[in-house]
Amino acid sequence: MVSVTLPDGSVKEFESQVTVKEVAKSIGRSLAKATLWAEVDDQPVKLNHEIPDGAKVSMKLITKTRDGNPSDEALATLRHSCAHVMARAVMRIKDNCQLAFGPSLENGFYYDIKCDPPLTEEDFPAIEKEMKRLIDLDEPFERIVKERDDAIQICKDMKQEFKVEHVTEGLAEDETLSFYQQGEFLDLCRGPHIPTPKTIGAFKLMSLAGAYWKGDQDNEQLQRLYATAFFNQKELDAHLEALEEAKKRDHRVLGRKLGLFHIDEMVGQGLILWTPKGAFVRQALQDFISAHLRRQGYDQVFTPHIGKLDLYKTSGHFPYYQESQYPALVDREQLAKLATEGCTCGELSNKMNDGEIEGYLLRPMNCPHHIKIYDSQQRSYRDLPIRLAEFGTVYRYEQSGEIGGLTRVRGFTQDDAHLFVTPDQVADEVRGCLELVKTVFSTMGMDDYSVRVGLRDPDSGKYVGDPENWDKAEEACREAAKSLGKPFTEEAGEAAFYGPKIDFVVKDCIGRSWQLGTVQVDYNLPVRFDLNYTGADNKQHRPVMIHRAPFGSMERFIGVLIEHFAGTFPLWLAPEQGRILTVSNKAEGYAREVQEQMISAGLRITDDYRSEKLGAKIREGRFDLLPYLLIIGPRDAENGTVSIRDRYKGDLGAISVTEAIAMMVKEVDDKTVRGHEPPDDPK
RNA sequence: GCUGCUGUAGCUCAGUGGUAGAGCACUUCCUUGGUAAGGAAGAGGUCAUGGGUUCAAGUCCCAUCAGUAGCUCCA
Repeated sequence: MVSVTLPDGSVKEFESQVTVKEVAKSIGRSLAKATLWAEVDDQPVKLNHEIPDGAKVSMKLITKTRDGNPSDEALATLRHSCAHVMARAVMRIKDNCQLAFGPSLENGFYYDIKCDPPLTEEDFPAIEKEMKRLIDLDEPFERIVKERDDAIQICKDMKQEFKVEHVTEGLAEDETLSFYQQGEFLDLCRGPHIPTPKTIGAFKLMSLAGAYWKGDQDNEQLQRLYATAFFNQKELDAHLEALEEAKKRDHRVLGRKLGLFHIDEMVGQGLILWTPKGAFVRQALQDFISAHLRRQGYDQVFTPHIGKLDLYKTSGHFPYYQESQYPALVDREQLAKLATEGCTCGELSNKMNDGEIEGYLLRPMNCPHHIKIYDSQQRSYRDLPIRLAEFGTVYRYEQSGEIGGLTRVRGFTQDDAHLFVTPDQVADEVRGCLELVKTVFSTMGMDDYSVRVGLRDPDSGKYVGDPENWDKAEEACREAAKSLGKPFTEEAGEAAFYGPKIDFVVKDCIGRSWQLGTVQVDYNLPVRFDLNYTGADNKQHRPVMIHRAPFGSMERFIGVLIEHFAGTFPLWLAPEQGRILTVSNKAEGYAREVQEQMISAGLRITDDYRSEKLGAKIREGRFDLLPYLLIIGPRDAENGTVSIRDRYKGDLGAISVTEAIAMMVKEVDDKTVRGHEPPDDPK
């Protein structure tokens, strides 16, 4: 009799010796088919491995039974094993290698390595060649468990200092530690691994980057070698092709191609110049938000882009966040005086902090200005909630290495608003804010976003505000998040020190996450600015503030939107809704009449009256991602029609001009989203 | 800010220390056509910037600036 324990704890009995495959078969045929390897007592084994009596067995699947794709777990194991192979290959080629961590990722894996001399991309072919050789050798991965003292000694003997540190510090609690050995290569590793590397059907080194040991900027910087691996070449090819496709929808590429925005070296890093087409998209979005603001009882305000240092000292943003602000603008006379005194920058900064020098700050946020509007008159509980909205431009001196495209910039415009509410109104108002965010996302046809509710860390005392109010506000955020009808994560400790928040996060075309919309409850600023309202009891009360921005910022939102639509904006957002293409010059007179008629109807219609062939004009119109190409030739002139070529459906044939206008106007009014993908390019 | 890579025409990119290139786009002319590239000619360059090595630098070295992939950061 042989008994085998399965992962769910159940025990299966067999008459005689059994292999992994037979155990899998006894559970089910599809499982047996999908099983690639198993772990027996934590040791990876092949299908023909004979299972000892009393062993714990867990099947590792190559496929999910349903969709036929490799399971995440199997892929992760494969990739992590490939990371070992890669590290081994590097150590064979290079001397003096220190290994750090080598985990798998969503689309591949990496290994942090310190080599002397450092690796370069020129080493890639040699590393890949060696990896190929190691995979062909097909030496098994073997698990070895050691007592902690032995483990430390082994790492010391191998001169792997990062591993020694990790065992002594990170894994200080573990009494035994596991290693995986493959040939001469031994690596401290929790596992699991595939039985032998032969399973790695295809791999590719992707890139080399810097990374700090244990993710700490103050620690030594290592080299992070990125790579990916799959069960077969076909999957790798598909992955690489998907990467190429993703590049095509990169908003930086499309932004140039479609002429939406420009970033100029001479203007400055992270400062966006909105060209006419991009400005149109932005204005359309602002109009869209403005309409909803009116519906929801907001008041729009305008405030300047700078404010006195004192304003930000009161808000607490200066000098605490000085690093991430543009340096202050110093008062003219004081500057002249300081210059003659030969004041250093450091002294200047100190004097500003101490309040000895007056100056202005490019605002890093809009709240203080809005607060001052609230505070400009006496407020009664009857006035609340007061909702002040502004497309407010702010400036933040982001680290140079962080800046890129529209998603991380130094000057940006928030679709900002601040709500001043009574504590009792917090829940309703938060819900109202979320309703707007939900409307925004659904109008854009974006459902691929995640919601994070940031709550306070129960063990920390860094939070301002009454704990009872915090409980209420957190509950309000939770309830409001539920009302979205979408799964959300609650993240303890992710609240700002001044209040809980709800964030909306989307991924860009290369998988990076960006926070867009946000709703934050704030108990802090009303205190710092000593805001009040008179209650029904004729006493002064403290309002609560809610900061909210459904888009987050116009820049980032449009960046994400460009990628979401791959440049094919829905008609209401398309800067160029239609383009008139003449078949020949003979039709130009009529074409101009039609164009004027359509423009009068509020449509944005450009033209291509060049003496090119129609085919060429259509081709360009397609490349420019036009929603509609309006083709006009002598036949249309005769019949009073326009021949429409639809971005998605192709040639729709000739229809009357009035019909065409009605169709397009309706599509604009309905804000119809017809697709998120550019139509296929015929060869 | 840190590490790597990159910077050549408006765009995409070739360019092996020895005369600055291609395709697309642009301009002009010819062509007047019905659903994905008609033809010809022309114009366009401080090879990011500043130093250095060399008889000679787009090419090699250093610095700066910018872009980019990561890391760190993001009130």
